[in-house]
Amino acid sequence: MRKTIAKTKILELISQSKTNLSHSDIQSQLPEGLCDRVTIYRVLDRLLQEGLIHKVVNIDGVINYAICKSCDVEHKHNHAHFSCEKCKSVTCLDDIVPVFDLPEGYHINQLNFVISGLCANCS
Amino acid sequence: MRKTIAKTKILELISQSKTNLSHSDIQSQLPEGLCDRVTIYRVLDRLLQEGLIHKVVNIDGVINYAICKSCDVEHKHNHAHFSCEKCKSVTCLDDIVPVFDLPEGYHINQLNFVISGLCANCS
DNA sequence: AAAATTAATGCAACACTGTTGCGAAATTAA
DNA sequence: TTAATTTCGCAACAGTGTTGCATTAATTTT
Repeated sequence: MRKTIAKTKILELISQSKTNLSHSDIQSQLPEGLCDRVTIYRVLDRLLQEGLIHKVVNIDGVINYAICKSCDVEHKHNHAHFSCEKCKSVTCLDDIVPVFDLPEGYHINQLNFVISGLCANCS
Repeated sequence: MRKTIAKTKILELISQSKTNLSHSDIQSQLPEGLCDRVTIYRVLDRLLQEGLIHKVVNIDGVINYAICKSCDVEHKHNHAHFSCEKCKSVTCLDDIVPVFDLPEGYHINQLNFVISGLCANCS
C-alpha cells in the first residue's frame, strides 16, 4: 500500500482528534479540495485494512473512525463508545469493556457498543 | 393515534417475527401494495412513540425493529442484540444486559449494543 | 347518520451515506 | 527512465430515510 498525501493527512486528522470522526467530519476538516470524497472513503478502507484505525457505527447509523491505540498487543475493539446527544461528539471509552455471557452455540466476531446520552462536558 | 390497516399489519408482523425486522424486511413481507414505503416509515415512528416497539441500529447502519416485551414494567432496552453474519438475522438477547461503570459526569439515555458473528443455527 | 375535524396516506422529490466503473495521474520498482 | 500497479477524480448509481402537500380515511361532534 502506497503512501499518499490524502492518506497521510487523513491518518493525521484521525490520530490527533479527541473524538471519533465520521466521513463528513473528515471531509470538512480536510483542506478544501485536497481530495475527492470517494478518495476519503477509499483511504479509510485502506487504513482499516492496515489495522491503523477501527470503526464504530453510531446511533444514527453513521460510521465513525477512531485511531487504534493498543492494537499492537491485541487487535480487539470491544470497548464501549459514547455518543453525546448535545455536542454530537463520539468518543472511545477505552476502559469500558462490557461483561456478558453469550448463549451456547453463538460465535462472536465483533462488537458495536454505543452508549448515548450527555457527555461530561454537556451534562 | 388512529388504528389503520397498515399499522395493524405492521405491528402484527413485528410481533410475530422471531427476528428483528428492518424497514425493507417489512416492506417485502407485507402484502404487495398494502401501503407506500413512506407509510411504513411513519407507522414505525408511531409504534416507537407509543412504546410498542423499540429499535436497534445494526452493524451496517440499518435500523431494525423489535416488539417490546416487558416494557409495561419498565421501559428500558439495554439488552444486547445479535447480528448473524451468515443468515443476516438480528435478534434480541433479552437476557444479556451489559454491566459496566461510566466515568463521572456522563449521563446515559440509551444503549445500542450489537454483537456480530455466527448465531447458534449457523455455527 | 351526516357533517366536521384531524390524523394518516400516497406521491413526488429530495438529502445523505456509501459504492462502483473507468480512464487518467501518481507512486514505486526495475 | 521506463514499466508496472496503485491510487485518484469524476460521474453515475444504490439504499435508507425524510419532507411537503394535496387527498383519503378515521374519529368526533352535532
